[in-house]
Amino acid sequence: MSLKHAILGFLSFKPLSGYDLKKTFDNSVRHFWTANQSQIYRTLSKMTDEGLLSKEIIERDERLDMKIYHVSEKGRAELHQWLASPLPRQNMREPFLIQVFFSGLIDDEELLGLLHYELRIAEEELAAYTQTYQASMSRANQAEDPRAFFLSMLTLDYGLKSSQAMLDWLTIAIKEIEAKTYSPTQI
Amino acid sequence: MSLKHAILGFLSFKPLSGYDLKKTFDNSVRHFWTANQSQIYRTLSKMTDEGLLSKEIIERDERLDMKIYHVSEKGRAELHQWLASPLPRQNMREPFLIQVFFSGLIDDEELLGLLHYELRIAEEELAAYTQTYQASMSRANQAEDPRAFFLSMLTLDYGLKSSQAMLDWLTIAIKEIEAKTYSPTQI
DNA sequence: CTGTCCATGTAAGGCGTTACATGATTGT
DNA sequence: ACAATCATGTAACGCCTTACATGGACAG
Repeated sequence: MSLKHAILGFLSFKPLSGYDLKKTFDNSVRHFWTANQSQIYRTLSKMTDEGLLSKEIIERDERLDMKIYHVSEKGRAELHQWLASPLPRQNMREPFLIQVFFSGLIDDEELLGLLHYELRIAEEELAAYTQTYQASMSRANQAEDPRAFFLSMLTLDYGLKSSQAMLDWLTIAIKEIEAKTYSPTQI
Repeated sequence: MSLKHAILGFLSFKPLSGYDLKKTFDNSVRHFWTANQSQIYRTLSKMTDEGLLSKEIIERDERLDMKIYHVSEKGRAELHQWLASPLPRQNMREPFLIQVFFSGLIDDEELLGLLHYELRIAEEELAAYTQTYQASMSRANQAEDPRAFFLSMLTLDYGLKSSQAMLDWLTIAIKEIEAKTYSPTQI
């Protein structure tokens, strides 16, 4: 149900076509949500049927009509309600941990290969977050709504912190396995 | 595809029925993977069709047959291959961050309500991980395979570290919003 | 003239959830 | 007597992905 509400969020800033919405997702929330094109078009249709959106059709002779979606009153109410309600706990799914859990069946060399690979990914991710964060910060004074700006920075900060946690975890795991001590961290 | 491989992992330790497999999931990897019953039964059938598993049927007069699944050679090969291969990057989806991102549309009071709620969840989660971790540690000397034990502790440690990262993030977010300074952390 | 962008959609299949259905056994 | 556990499954629905399909505009 979150895609629906993310769409309501973006459209409440500004009415958009499905195509523009897809670009908006990719440009602003890719770090915590992706939506693919066919999913967006289908969801827009469904939301229009549900009365959450209204469709403005722009005819362009010789080309397909363009459809601009606007949030209805019902849509705004729905969004506000959703934004202020706690979400149900979702089951977490970490395929990578399944690999680790069953790595008793592979040898150290293979396992270290995997962990080093993940480490590189985590480092790249962290670097990307850091860069985006700093680039955004440098434009902080141009923000028209400091509170909204702060909130968008918070979502980046979450990304930073979780990449960093992953990185720390991998570093310790690799060290222990390389040392072949296999002694879990004391807490 | 990970469910399939988790099933291969468990069955390679010991042949089990669908029912026992479900309990095994719930008892050992619930913190990073859940599988529901109907999904398990469907997947077992499919895997048997694919030749990854073989089915041993135990007839029990008056009651439904019980089916014990065994990993085939093909299944073992598949599992080993999967365990040593890096997984494709998956799109992360954090519905909670959508709420934060669009919280420009709700007021501080509502937002703080949400964040405090999440904080409580994170604290509970952290406490649960800590407890499980310590309980497992106290049984460390009884582990027959120290390396496999270490790997299972690693998955718990991952949970600990990510709950802790969430908790840290929430704490800072709440503090900033309560102070109404809205100034993102400098990095 | 070739490729990329704009802009729309459909189809098929996998994965996951919830709910429904059955019936014996074991524990309180 | 009643509830929980053992043990199997089916049905229906929702979400997401991949691939397919169409066709004008515009830039190099």
